[in-house]
Amino acid sequence: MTNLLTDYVAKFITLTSEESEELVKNFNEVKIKKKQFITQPNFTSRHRNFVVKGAFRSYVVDDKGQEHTVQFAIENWWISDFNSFIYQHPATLFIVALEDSTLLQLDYEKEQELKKKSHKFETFFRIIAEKGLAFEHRRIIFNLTHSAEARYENFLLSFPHFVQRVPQYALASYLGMSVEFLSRIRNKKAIRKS
Amino acid sequence: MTNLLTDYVAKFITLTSEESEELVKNFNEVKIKKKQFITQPNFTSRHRNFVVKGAFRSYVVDDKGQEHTVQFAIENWWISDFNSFIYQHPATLFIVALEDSTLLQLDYEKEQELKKKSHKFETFFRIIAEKGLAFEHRRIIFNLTHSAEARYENFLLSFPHFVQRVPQYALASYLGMSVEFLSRIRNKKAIRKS
DNA sequence: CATTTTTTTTGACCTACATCAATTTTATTC
DNA sequence: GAATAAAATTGATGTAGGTCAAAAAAAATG
Repeated sequence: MTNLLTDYVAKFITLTSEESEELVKNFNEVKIKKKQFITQPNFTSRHRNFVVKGAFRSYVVDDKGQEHTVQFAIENWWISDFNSFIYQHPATLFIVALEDSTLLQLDYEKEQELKKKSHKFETFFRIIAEKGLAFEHRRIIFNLTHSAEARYENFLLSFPHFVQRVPQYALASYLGMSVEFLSRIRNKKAIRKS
Repeated sequence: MTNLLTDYVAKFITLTSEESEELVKNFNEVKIKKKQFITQPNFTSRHRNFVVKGAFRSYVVDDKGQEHTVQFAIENWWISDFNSFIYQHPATLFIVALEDSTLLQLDYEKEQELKKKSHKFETFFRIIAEKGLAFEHRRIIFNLTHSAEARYENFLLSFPHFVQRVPQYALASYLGMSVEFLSRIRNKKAIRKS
């Protein structure tokens, strides 16, 4: 199960097999059942989560009780309440498993040690933070500049592997629209095609 | 002018005065006149920009010719087309000076060298990327969960120093609403107070 | 596999915010 | 500091997308 992680890490930094093992041994494998929560508001997020199997969804609940999806994650993606994790303060997000899943969890303190000990590991975490930031920038820009329908189309093209695995109500709120409206968009497309 | 930068860096990492000088000497000071562009679509962003004086705004222009503000920056903030900078591919954003300004620019290649040479410098860039990512996460979550009026109120509270220095049309598009609607929100508030 | 629960769809109606156009106010420039 | 340009305001009107409620479809569960 840790092969997936070593392959992932190898995309960004070059490690000897000893270094690779040193990194990976700090992660704990945990199995999470569908519908199980791994993060909840008011509890501090103690680890960074790498998905080796399954799917997750993070979301906020607003004042009116509405859920808004913040992120999805499947194999090879990270998921956390990032603000809670890096500042080690209480979370505001829920993170729930959409399927029976397996995570590799890296403890906050262990991560700090890894970064302190090794320049390479520091580089790794720098790169994934930068890539994450670039990703969120693209997301913000796209959301500012496109209609609900265009955002959905773009999601289909950009994340085809996610579409089959996430419920529509979760996708709708990720894209910033109501479930009903997303349903209408999909239906309109279906009619157009026939 | 580089004092502002050394003070800024000192908030995140502890450097000897030699290290500090070594870092800072890689930045070039440049003066930018109001309305001057430092980034434009199709040109690759070659440096990271630290604002020591003045104010900037980055924005996209959509298919309909509408401008959407992506970011503001005043003293002690960074500004760039981050996707263009880190991947060294053509920019999609405009970045323009809102006032006569002074920047400290760090060249892409010099940044790579700095990070390679020094574990501490690597740590610095990792921290600012993480903080940036955490910031954008909060922004996405807030935007997903709040009305136009609440987003404006929140901006007033969170960035009081920006409000006086950025034009309203730019703020409106940053907050994802029309100029007219922002004007109405402000006006409604003024009436309420009297 | 029948029952219950969850998710998606559909229709009727509604509203937050956009658009357009004209006017006023505020900056900029010579 | 008068002239011009840029930004902000105001009113009238339009619409993308929301809300509510009920039905249909799909998935979960014993």
